[in-house]
Amino acid sequence: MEYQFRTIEQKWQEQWALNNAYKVSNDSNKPKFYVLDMFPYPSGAGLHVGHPLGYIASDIFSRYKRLKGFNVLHPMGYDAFGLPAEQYAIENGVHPAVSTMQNIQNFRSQLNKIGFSYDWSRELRTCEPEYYTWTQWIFLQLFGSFFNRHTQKAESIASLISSFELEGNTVHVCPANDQLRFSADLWKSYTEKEQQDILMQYRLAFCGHGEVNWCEALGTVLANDEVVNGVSERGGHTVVKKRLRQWYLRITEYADRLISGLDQIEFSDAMKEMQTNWIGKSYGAEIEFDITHSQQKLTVYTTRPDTIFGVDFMVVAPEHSLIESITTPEQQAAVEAYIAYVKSRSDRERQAEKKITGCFTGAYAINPFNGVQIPIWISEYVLAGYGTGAIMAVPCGDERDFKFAQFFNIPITNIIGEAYNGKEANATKEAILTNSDFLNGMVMKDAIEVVIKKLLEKGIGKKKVNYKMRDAAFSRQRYWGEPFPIKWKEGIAYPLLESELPLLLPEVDSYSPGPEGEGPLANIPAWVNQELETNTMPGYAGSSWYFLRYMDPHNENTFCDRKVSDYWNQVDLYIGGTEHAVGHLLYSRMWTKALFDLGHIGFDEPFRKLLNQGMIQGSSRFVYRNKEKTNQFISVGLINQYDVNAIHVDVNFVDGYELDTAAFKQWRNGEFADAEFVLEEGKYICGSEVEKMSKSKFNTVNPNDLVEKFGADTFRMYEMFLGPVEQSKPWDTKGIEGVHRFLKKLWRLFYDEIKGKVWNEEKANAAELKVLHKAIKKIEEDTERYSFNTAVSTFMICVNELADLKCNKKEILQQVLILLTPYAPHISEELWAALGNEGSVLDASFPVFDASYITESVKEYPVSINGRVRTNLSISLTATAEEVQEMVMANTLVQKWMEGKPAKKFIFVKGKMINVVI
RNA sequence: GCCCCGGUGGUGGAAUUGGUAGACACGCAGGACUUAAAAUCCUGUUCGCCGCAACGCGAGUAACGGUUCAAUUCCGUUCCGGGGCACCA
Repeated sequence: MEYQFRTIEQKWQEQWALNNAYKVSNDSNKPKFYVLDMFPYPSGAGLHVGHPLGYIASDIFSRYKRLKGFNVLHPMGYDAFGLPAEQYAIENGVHPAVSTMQNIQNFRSQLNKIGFSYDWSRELRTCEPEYYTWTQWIFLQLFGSFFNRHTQKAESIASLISSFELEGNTVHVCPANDQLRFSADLWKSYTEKEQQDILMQYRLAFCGHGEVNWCEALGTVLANDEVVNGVSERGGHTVVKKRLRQWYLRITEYADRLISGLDQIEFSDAMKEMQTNWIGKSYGAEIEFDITHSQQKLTVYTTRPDTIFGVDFMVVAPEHSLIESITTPEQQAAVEAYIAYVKSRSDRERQAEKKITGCFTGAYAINPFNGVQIPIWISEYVLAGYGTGAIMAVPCGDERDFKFAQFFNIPITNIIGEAYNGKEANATKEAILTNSDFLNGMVMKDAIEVVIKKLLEKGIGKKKVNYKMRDAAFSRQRYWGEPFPIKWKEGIAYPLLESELPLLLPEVDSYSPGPEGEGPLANIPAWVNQELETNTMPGYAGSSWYFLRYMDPHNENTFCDRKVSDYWNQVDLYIGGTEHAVGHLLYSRMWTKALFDLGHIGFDEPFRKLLNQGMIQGSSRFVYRNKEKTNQFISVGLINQYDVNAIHVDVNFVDGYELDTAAFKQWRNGEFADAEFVLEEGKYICGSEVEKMSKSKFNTVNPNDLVEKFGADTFRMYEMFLGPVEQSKPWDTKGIEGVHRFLKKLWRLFYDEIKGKVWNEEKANAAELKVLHKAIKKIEEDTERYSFNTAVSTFMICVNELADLKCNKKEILQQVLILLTPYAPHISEELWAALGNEGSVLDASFPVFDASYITESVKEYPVSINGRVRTNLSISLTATAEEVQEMVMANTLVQKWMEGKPAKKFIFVKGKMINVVI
């Protein structure tokens, strides 16, 4: 009987589905464990071999935890709203819902072939009303709350209103405008509109006007993390700054908690750092400068108040409000020309060529400590959106300021003595200050506090914390997303009632944008007549809370029952790529914190442990077409002798580097049917390059093909065998045979092709038990530390050893099958049943390691002299340290190596080696 | 430019806390079985030296230096590759 993986795998997949083998109950005495994959966006291209890498890892871990006695939640769903489906709709006229559902079908069938243990009864799709009704509901929670900076928690807007009625906004400073002040009486005197406008400046989800990243090609705004190098992440279209009415999430209020929360969770250092950098917290001071011939003040933000005597000029952003009033008549024309120039430049241009540009305003600020007049410049290197949009420039201590000063011939004051060499700035904090009045002789980092104290005394400055992170743009001018449950009446946003949810996405005739930067919903009279918000939510809305819905997916009364979320609690293991570091992973952390603050869930970090799988790249193959004779193709070793074009060729008919010329001739309906080949050593060898896996590069490998050829179990184990999950690597199908051979070898321990059944019920001997327990220990350790690649190796060693021992004993094999179940579930289930076991191996218990099987009475120890291994000695394991020492010293070989010198030290190294130091 | 991670045979990779580097697999070479092929099995495979062989010797984890009885592992400098951020004052 041979290993017929196709029959076996189909049989068990049907069986599992029939028995609901993966259905998980919310009611169990077992400890819980929640394993989650980042759910996929169902793209039309389907899955390639890179996608399942993380899914396989999470599936192995789920199955392992189940064997270990946990009640494991392991769901799957689809992040189904988003731009690509809508782009496809615009181009092909297919409703996004239709193409999305088709894609989901395709994903589902591909996933099922790999034998995942998902509880499909919990499957969710973010585009379905049963789901997005709760996305809308959570949005209303955010809309109905503000962040209380005193308690550092989200609280209801109602409590804010009571506070306003009692004491105005003295207690709760407006996060959007810290100059805003009003008393209780004033508050009460405001009109409804005025009150609502103020409340809007406090809400966690709010609507406001702001500079947004506008992408004309996509007809929508994008969040900061969706813009890469000045172009859109999806499609690479130009992005410009535009002032529009937009919805935002006030994520900046959570900045501190998003940073401190990182201490409680297991994210990789790289991931924590990315998030920390993105939030970009910095400590410094705001300083107010008087301006000559003006009543106005210039306020700057700096992290280095200690350099106050090194300020040689000031720079304000071109958008700064002060410019108009302080510019002197002589400079008027130059300033206007400069601002026009800056406006003409796109973000893209700014980033591509960082030219030094600027313009003097003619005005001077006055250094409050020594009265020195400091010229005020305008330059695009100062950003309007950060700090106060103005800086004090210290050229001897800041590289950008230094270059600017050099370019415009501004004299440079040295306040750090020899630490400044005149050729480049030195940003040190350790230098001793000179030319700095009352700070002279002080170490810079100590001077920071001293200056801040003086500023406070003079009432012209204060400590200030700044963040790079901005509030997240939360609206899209698109169709295929969640409608906002908001109605506008006379400029006031009113939330829909809970009973009015879901606000269903209406049908549209056209997906093209509405008037004045509004979305397609603005083209629907019935929608506009109801005064409903015409924007929709962005792709990350649905994905910010989906892990909660899996816990209680069919609840019609609430997004997730509190008892249920208390049981499942955090996601214990979350697996996905690093590309969501500053998007999804920050947004979902914020939503979780807000829901926690408002008492809807009992934990404030969603993911306890995050494992980032690496990207599987494509290994592209090229053929080289002779430019002169276009049906002639040159093998890669000979291309120097010809003038050639490289052409991507489908990797699926290249064996390693050797082209299957017959398959190539039939490729693309015989486009190359008349190809001639110039061979080397009788073969056509292709060129190669590692690139991103993509259909256009013909380097994608479809998991279905491999499953068909080798089986799901082989495919699963091979993906793991490739290397550590976290690591990115190019795909290479070459080694898959080795894993397949392993499974066939395992099979032969049970069945012989001729003799049939060979397994027996004999009692296992010590050697066999040792092999087994070695494997139990190693597999458990490897799986626990997510080292799935070494675990696969361990299986191979184990089976090789059992084959060498000719061990066909049920007592041993049965345990091996349990170990193997998470990795290769189908073959394990088949052989488990073949051994005559009742029930499924899925519900077996993970074997318990017993150390007594692997220790022996005598062990070979390498003995080294000064770390150099000289000989091996057999030593009884029961011998004491002194006895071992005596035995070693009594050995004639050892005595010879010692050359009569006395032993200084005697070191036992991890029970592996004995070292004598002389 | 700044920050982080990495560099080990022909290839993917292993070595968990500093303790016999190269597990396991691919590939390659040779052999067995076979009319042949497939499948399977066996042997060899870091480099160099000596040698019929065995035993053995030397070097070796990007490069150089350091700490240690002992370094792929710790420290320093340089080179290369990957990722993130990028006028954030």
